[in-house]
Amino acid sequence: MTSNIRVRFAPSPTGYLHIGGARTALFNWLFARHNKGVFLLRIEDTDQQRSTEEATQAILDSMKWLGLDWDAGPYSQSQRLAIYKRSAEKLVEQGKAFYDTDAEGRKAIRFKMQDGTTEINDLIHGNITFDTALIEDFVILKADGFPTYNFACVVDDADMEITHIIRGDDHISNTPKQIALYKAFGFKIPEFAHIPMILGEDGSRLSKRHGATSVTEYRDKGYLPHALVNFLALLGWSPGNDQEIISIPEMIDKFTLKRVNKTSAQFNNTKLDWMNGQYIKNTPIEQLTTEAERFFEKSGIDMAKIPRGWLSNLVTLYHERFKTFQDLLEQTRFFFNDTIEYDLVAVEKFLKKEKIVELLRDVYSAISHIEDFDKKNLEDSLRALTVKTGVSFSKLAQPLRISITGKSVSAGIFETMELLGKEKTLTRLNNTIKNLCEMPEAIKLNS
RNA sequence: GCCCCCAUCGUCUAGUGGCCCAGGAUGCCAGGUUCUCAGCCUGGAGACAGGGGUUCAAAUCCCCUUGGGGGUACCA
Repeated sequence: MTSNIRVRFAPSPTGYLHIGGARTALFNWLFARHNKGVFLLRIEDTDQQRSTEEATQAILDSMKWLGLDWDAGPYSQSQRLAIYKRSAEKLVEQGKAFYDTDAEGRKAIRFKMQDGTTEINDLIHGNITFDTALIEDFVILKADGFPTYNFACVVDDADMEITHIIRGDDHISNTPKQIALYKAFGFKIPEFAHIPMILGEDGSRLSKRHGATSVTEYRDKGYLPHALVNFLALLGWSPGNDQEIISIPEMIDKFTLKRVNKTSAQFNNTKLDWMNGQYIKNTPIEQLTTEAERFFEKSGIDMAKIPRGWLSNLVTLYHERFKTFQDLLEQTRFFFNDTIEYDLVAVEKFLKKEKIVELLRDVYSAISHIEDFDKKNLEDSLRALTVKTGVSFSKLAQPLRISITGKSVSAGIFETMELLGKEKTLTRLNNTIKNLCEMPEAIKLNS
């Protein structure tokens, strides 16, 4: 069962899909899915200088990764040049447009703007009126035979029978020009819904200097697509209750333009990280393991040597502790490295102390006899050691942790040792002891 | 300059005249759990940009100012 609602996402392939564009695509997609309409994709490559094939591919890849599937297209405006030319000439014949040669000798077709007022009834902003006397006769067909944005957009939206134009509110001031074109052609004027823009974290227009702004960057840093989608959906839209984590089907079910607000939103990486962490916690270990394997491999770790079961245990241990796969990699790198890198501050604070070497030796002998090197046996033997030596467990845990991980922060110490394995644990412990008493400088050099 | 849009905690937002001395989330702070950190639990600080109206009553309606954003291209 479908309705006759048709929307489109029409990016220009002059760069990667950035998060603002992704959010526009998402809102169009949600609107189409909610209304059982059609969502189509159109590539607006009418700028011969800036459009690239790579950018088009990157946009398609990003859409797919986000799960925003389209029902028609992608259409490319560069493939439809004849249509625009014929349409522009028709307007010239009707006296609604004219040829114009500029100072540089370029001959183009301009549209003749009529004086008057144009009113648009925006689905989000309500009524907006413009004085069209303030709008100049604008170019619709450039000297290179390509149409301009405003022209191609109208011709295509009419041709593709778009019923609702959902786009960024930076297009509000283009709308009266487009409406004039619709009227000149006698086309039915679609509904307009101008959604608020997404600004950078400092409130200014989103640009490269804000760090990650493209969807591909988030993918490469190990974010989950659904988390990004959820986060983006909540920028300018809300389900009407206090819900923050919303599944895609639920989003589709609840999405209406009425609940889209008018105020621009600043992107907030911190909250995205939190949300991604929530999604990770709600994702099965199996699936995360597969993702982690792919991510680690891409990051240069030879996964051929890593058993799947072991990796699965690693993911389980860190399940509630990592926010992105990049984060997981950073937290668990010491498992994969042959030599550990000591955190100097931690070494100073916990290892360069009286009696530490003796303590570590005690630990070594206590655990080196364990046959089943699991967390239960490790805990039993170390608890016993604290009773025997009178050293509190908290005084023992940190030096031990740094000895085998190099850091003062890690997952539980018993679980970490079990996962590292007896051989590596003992080797690292022994190396740290050696470094401490024989060549304390080695610790420094390693770092 | 001119035209247009917008204005609730730092940030994302709920709120469509009384239910709001403004609710949720994130972040921050404190306490708890604890081998560190994270997580989790509990508590706390934190906003209606300013000024005029309208009304018995305004975060909610109107006007002005200020601030932010966008447009003003043979870019999209």
